Parts: sequence; structure tokens; C-alpha cells
Amino acid sequence: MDRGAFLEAFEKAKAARELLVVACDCEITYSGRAEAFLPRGERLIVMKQDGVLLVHQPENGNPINYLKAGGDITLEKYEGHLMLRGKHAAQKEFLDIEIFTVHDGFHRKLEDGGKQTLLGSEADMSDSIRDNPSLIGPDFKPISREEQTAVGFVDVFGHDGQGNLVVIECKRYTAGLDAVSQLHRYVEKVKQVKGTKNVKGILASPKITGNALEMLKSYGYDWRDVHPPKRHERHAKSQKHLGEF
Amino acid sequence: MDRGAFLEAFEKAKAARELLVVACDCEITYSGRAEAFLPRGERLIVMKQDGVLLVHQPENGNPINYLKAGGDITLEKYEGHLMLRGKHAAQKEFLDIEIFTVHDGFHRKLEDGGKQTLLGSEADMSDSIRDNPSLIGPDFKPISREEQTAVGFVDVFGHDGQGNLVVIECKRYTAGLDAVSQLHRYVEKVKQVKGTKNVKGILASPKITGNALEMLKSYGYDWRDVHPPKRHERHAKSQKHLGEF
DNA sequence: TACTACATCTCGCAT
DNA sequence: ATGCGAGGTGTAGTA
Repeated sequence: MDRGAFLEAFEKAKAARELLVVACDCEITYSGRAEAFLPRGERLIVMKQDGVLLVHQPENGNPINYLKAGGDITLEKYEGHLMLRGKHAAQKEFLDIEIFTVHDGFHRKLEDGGKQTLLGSEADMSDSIRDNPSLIGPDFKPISREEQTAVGFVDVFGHDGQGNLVVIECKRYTAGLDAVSQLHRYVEKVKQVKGTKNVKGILASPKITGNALEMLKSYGYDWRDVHPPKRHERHAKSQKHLGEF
Repeated sequence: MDRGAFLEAFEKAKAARELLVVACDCEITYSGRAEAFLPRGERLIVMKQDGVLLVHQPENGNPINYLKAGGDITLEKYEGHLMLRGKHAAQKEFLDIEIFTVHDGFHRKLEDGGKQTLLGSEADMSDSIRDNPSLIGPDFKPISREEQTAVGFVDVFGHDGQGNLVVIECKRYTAGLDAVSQLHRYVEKVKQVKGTKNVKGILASPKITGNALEMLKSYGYDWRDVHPPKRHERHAKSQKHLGEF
């Protein structure tokens, strides 16, 4: 793909708000929330239909450089080659891509109204606990789930039928020190707002690190081994549930 | 691009570990850390040279689906169209992309040994404080920075010359409740390890939320308005520094 | 490997 | 717009 063809392709793509993809040899400067420089090399550049700009190196999952939607992207001749400039006035940032050689590329309008459905999130986990409180303990009675009460974002909130409030924080992966700190914050807040010291803290996750468990115990909280639900597990649970009747 | 050409392109790209890019109409199923389904629509699929697989919708910055390097990717005929399968045995996850129509695409070996240099990270910020302790206060004396001591990950550690140890947590953006919790964890750890109660906590960030400031004060800690360094600021600082001699 | 914390985090949701 | 927390977070650094 020669320079003229790419300039033309870019203008068409920009005007029609099409996806533009190009493999090229380039050098990149970013300035905004930080400052960055990437010396010359071959990368994949993607301009999406909403103005998102991505630069991918040939390995690793994340873009090495990017600009969010809402900026302005231009392509112009620059000292014998090309300069692709992304400017985001609102955020005072820019991404300058000096393009030396354009290898391959295309542009096209993509039609996609699809929304992904996802099962196994932390929200699904707190749903699961609310619907199956015995996962926490035989006496646990859920009151609310992910409710925006005066105490803030508590994943599951309940009581134990023995005069204690119970605050549960869920993590869908290994719980670390940060999760314990978060739980502690919620428990302290509940104690303050409800004006009681009878508040138990429970961390529910499929795993917990050693240091986190130690810190959890030092606060007097407990850990429960709970996994985020998946389809087959939910299915198995439904069967068991049906069997109970 | 017809089906046969894409099958051939895929096999060449896979064998030579080349970048493969394709715009297509597809339907996607993921199972692994969670379970997800994305109904039919037009997307951009990228297979990188290390086996990373990305699916981008025409808008938004993040891939809607992906697989990390280390898995196996195959393309085969499937019920009259194509199935691109990524399997990651180690992580027990798979990404199945049923491709109905291939629109555009190319494959190419990209040569890129470039590493990005970046200024303005949190590490740069703690460097800046160590080199310029007056950013914290006239009496602050830094001792260590990001050192892995018995106290753990403390961004900047020092004393105030008045018998108090000082723990500083840096955030390059607005500090929230999580940052205060983190600082609190470090201060408590230092008190415990050093066997003293004379430990001050300081949160250094360009901004802090109201609730975070309130929580910070309730612990008796302080906030300092510090910005992550940028090139021109560092330049200005160097000039000032030179001027001091 | 496990653990920890950063990230130009991004994204959605609620106030 | 800001605050807050999740994320299939990813990634780097260290023990």
C-alpha cells in the first residue's frame, strides 16, 4: 500500500466513520497523563469507528499506545513520510505516530449491535450467596445485596439471628490484602452508621493469600470458600434445588 | 476474501508466527474464568505473533474477547462456514469464534524490538519526592524509596527529625478510599514492625476525594498536593536545581 | 510459583 | 461531572 492510497483510505474512513486498520513502520510519541516515546518499529494501528486509536506491537495483549474516543485524528504528509496525529483537547493529550512505511491495511464499516452476556461476575456471586445463604453459614440471613445504603457498597449485607450484623465482601479470584482492607472499611462504616459493635465481617472468595488470611484473622473476620457461579454449576444447583421439593 | 483464501492465509500465518488481522461476521463463545456469549455481528479479529487472540467490536477501546499467549489456535470448516478456536489448556479456557463471512484481512511478519520509555509513573513520583523532600514538608528526611523491607511496599519511607517515622503513599491520580486504606495498612505494619506508635502517614497525590480526605483525617494522616513529574516540569526542576549551585 | 501493587488502567453505575 | 469499585482485568517486580 503506497502513501497516496493510504492517505485516501484514511480520509474515506474518517469521513464515513469506518474502521481503519494498518500495519506500518512507525515511531510514536505520547503526551498527556504521562509522557512516552516508542522508537521506530513495525506495529498494527487501529482506528475505530468512534475515534478510538490503538497501537499494537506484534506481541502482548495490551496496546502499547492508545487514545480514547472523543479526540480528533488527522493524517498529513510530514518530512517526506506521514504523520498520524491524535489530539484529545479535553484531556490535554496527544498521540503522534510518524509513519515511515505502510505495509498492509484496509478500512470498512462494521455493523455490530451485539452485546455480550456474561456469567460468573462478582455480582453473580453475591446473587448466588443471597439465594443460597448456607454458603456463608447455617444462621446467615441475607438482608440486601449490592444496595446503595448509607453504609456504601456492601456486596451482601445480613444478620446471623443472634444480634450480629454481617457484612460480606465477595471476590471472584484470589483475595489479597486489598480485599481485607476493603472489608474492614465496610465493617467500620457499618459499625459507625448503625451505632453498634456487633458487626461480623466475612470475605467470600475461591482463594485467599496467606498474608490476607492472617490480616483477616487479626481483625476477627472470617473467610468462606465460595466460587463464582458457572453455567454447569448453576445447572447442578437447580437440579439439587428441584430435588428438594 | 473468500473462505479458501482465509484458510490458507491462517495456516501460513500460524506456521510462520505472523500477525493475522481479519474483519468478519462472527458469533463468539467464551468459557474459562467466566462464561460469555456474543451474538452475531461484524468484528475485527487479531491473532498476534505470540498467539494472543483479540476480538474487537467497531467501538470502544478494550477487546470484547481475548485469549492470552500460550494457547493453541486452530481454524477449520464448520457446518458450512468456519470456526476459529482458541484453547488454553493451562487455564482451562477456550474462545470459539464461528465465522460466517470474511470481509477483509491480511497477515504479515512484523519486526519490532522497540521498548517504550515512559515518564510520569508512580515510581517517578516517589523518585521526585525522594529528590525533593520539601514537597512533603520542611522537616521530611527520606530514608528509602520503594524498598522491599520488612514493612513491605512503602512508596517513600522517612522521618521528620522529631522522632516520628513517616510513611508516604503516592497516587498519580485522584486518591480515593482505597488509597487511604492502603496507607493505613502500611502505617499499621510499620508501627508493628518498628515497635513504635510514632508513625505519621502521608498521602501524596494531585487530588483527593472528599470521603477519602475525611477518612484520612479520621486516622490522623495528612494529604500533600503532589503531581507526577512530566518532562517540562523535570526540566524546570533541573534548571532550578542548577541555579542553586 | 505465589504475592503484591501499578496502570496513560478501562468500564459501568450511581449520586 | 465526580465518586466508587469491578475487571475473564493485564503486567511487572520480587521472594
